[in-house]
Amino acid sequence: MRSLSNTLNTEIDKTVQVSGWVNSRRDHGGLIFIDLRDHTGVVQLVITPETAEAFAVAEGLRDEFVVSATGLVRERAPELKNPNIPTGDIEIVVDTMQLINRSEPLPVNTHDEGDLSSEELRLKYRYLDLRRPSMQNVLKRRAEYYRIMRRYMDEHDFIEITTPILANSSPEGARDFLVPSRLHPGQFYALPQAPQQFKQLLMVGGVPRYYQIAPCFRDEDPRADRLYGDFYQLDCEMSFVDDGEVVRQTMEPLIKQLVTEFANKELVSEDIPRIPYREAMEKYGTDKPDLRYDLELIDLTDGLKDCEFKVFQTPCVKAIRVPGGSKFTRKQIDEFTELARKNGAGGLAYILYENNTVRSPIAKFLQDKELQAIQDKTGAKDGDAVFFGADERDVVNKVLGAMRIAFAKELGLADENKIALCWIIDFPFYEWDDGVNKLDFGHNPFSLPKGGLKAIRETENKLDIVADQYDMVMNGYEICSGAVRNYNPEIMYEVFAVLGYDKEYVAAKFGGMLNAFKFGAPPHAGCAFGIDRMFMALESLTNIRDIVAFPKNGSGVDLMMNSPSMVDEKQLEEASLKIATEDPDS
RNA sequence: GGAAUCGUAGCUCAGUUGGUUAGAGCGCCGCCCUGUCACGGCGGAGGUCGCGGGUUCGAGUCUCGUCGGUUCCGCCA
Repeated sequence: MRSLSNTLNTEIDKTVQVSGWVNSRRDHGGLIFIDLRDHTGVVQLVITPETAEAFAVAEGLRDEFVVSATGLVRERAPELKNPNIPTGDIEIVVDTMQLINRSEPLPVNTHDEGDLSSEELRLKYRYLDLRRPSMQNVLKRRAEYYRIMRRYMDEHDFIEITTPILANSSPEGARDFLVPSRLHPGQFYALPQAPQQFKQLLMVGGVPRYYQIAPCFRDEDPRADRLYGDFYQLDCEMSFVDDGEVVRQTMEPLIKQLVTEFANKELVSEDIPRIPYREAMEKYGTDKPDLRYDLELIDLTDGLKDCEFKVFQTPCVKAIRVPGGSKFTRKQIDEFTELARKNGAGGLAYILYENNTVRSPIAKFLQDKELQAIQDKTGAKDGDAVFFGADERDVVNKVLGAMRIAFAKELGLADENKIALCWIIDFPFYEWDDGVNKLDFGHNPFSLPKGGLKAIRETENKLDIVADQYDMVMNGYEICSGAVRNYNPEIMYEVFAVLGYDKEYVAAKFGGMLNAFKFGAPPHAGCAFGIDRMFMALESLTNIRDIVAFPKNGSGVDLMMNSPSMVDEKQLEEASLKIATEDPDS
């Protein structure tokens, strides 16, 4: 079937057949206009009473009816041209028209114009929501995005290999989706959270470079930038690589190409900075900084160490200078304060520099030399504002990290047409888990600690051990995570031993992989890009469900298909499962 | 699991300090209209104000609970 795109403009005075959906109907009594829509666009059909049969059909049409029509493509008179649509110079004078299918009145808005229906309804009737031109565009753009990635990976000698969907439960990380085994009652497969172990085994299997647009499954609560259930990664791995820099430099050109050519956006910096994790936390309060703007965290701890103001008598005092911030209203500052509290601060001290005076609820508690130190260190000028965080160091970083984003949003500093990339490197191998009050893996147990066995054994404070592990950040979104992998069983046992796990535990959990490492495993490194999230960032969207054809909602429910759902007793029996009946007393 | 916020017509929303018969735009139904393009005009139908309890002479409005949506925290190797 021919499309309704502007190629029709070249077929003036020809008879064409077109099909599509009724986008709108304008009935003038003796003359009817139909805007016919397909995936490529809209064209105006004109129906007059002279073609009586077609006219009768057109009179009965309503929004979203499916019709087919034949007619002459006619150039519109100059005053009748519509410059707002690509086919606005022409129209089709209908000769015959068939109603192919009717539509009930719609439960959702299928037009980009006007207010969108609630997301709940959009997801329940996703097949209608997908008819919107912007959603059609997303689907097409995504296919193009995939093509660019595949072409790049192919050209760089990566081999596309699919790995199993029915895999094994992994003890670390996110919650698994379990699949009962019929042939092995009481046993379960798990859907892979990532093809991590498989791709490492491919390296042992002699594959030099692997990639896959890999489905990943995690049973964790979703967010605006995190899908529930399944999502996709551009997953890759390279053998005989023992330096993360090689992986980073291999993948960077692809991401730059996606930014400049695919998304048609400006890179803030051609050189992609490498920022050690510690530095990122100190300067930006987060390991995924949005570098489209500065607003760095400035450490004032030393300058205020003798300060008698009680609020500043904390292990750490830092500040953010907000250029032009003195014009913040009382209400805005109250909202910032509320946000600071939500992130764990007691309050939000500030100084406004206005007309060469200092306006601040805390100025009276500070000595002149302290005010001077603040101004010197922050570089605050007239018209600026300085906001403070004072607490334990990690609390200050977290609070001011959140404030930094809020200030940028308020001032419109995050330019939609720009993309800022960076690599965060040198993640701590271990971190302290406050929840259970013990040491745990910072990211994952598969990366190689820098310094190897010696570092693991001899570093006094295990928190000082770093891994050759790296994340790529795009406009404040973590879009990639990778590492140089541990391919040495001895080191693997040792990194678990630090956490108190014995060899038997490690062997039971990672037996398949550890076994493989005994047989000449090459060094290898790789990474995985969260391509849903990256696509969202490239397209300047903020809801990740908007870029997926059939996403689940915030409760993990597919409103359209009604999953999850109950299954037959027979299916449960075959899977050797029993549903626990609720205790009526509880 | 926690917090914030929302839930009124098919859709998007308004609804004042609690007060007569709960409104608008779009959509739907009927009539009129030969140059509109989100056509226009006239008329009409359509509501258990998410659900349940409470306060009150009186609740869409206040209150408690509950269910559902969204966002954030926890969580996401």
